[in-house]
Amino acid sequence: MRNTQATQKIYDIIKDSEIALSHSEVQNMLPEGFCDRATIYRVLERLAQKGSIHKIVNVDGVINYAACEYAANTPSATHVHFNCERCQTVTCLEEIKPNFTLPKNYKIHQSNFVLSGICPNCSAN
Amino acid sequence: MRNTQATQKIYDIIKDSEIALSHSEVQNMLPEGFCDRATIYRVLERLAQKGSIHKIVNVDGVINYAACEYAANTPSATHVHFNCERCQTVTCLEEIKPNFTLPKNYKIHQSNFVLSGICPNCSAN
DNA sequence: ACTTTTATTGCAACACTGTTGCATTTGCAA
DNA sequence: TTGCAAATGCAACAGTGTTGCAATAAAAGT
Repeated sequence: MRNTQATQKIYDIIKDSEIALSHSEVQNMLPEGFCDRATIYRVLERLAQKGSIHKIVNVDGVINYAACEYAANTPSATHVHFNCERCQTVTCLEEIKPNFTLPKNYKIHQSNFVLSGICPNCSAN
Repeated sequence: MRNTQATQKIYDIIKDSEIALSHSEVQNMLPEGFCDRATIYRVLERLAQKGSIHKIVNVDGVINYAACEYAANTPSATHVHFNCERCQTVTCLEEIKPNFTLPKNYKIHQSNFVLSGICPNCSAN
């Protein structure tokens, strides 16, 4: 993978973000006209493919990207994300590792575990 | 909620299906020109609201609907769905109830737990 | 330092998904 | 049977994600 302006900047934005970001959120955080919409889609796809970032699908079906320390979507490192109904942010609950028995005959490649409700920040305000 | 043709038919399709269905799958299973696209969206939303069916978001962000015996997305009855990469079907793994400690200060209203990979059917063929 | 190769990008066009306003129809209760 | 509100059809729309192709730029070779 080549080290282009777009790749660097987009990766930095996701890495430096406390919360998971959707395509459109990334777009809004980039300087106006920095790069094309299609490029952002392609870069996000490439970074996820490579494993630098990973996908989280929230309860509305919106795809978010985050750079958690542990990959969230490999069977061995499954952890949960939280999607706030009020502020819409997606946060990583790295400390919660759900236990479940793997189903027989199913081959697991990915997981996406999401809880939604109200986050501590929104509860307080 | 009124008992209309569209509501009945769409509910029957979902109830009688072994797998969870997306909006477009429901549309394809209805007779040509049976009702408008918008109506299907509205009916699905209404049935989910009422609790007759529930939403499952697969790993690609596609929203599916199913009529599981136990609601899958209330915190108390969380269970897992499986999304096959090959045949794209979404099946309900009612027997798997993951254990996890609820996070402090977060108020949970919904959950969406999805595993993906290859289903037994596709593994065999 | 210059050339070559090929991954990446921009642009434009496109398909698909989901939503909304409004006039019309229909279920259901009075 | 009548009247009201819910539900529908239609059309227009916004947003999302994809694709083909020519232009550009990163990185390796000379």
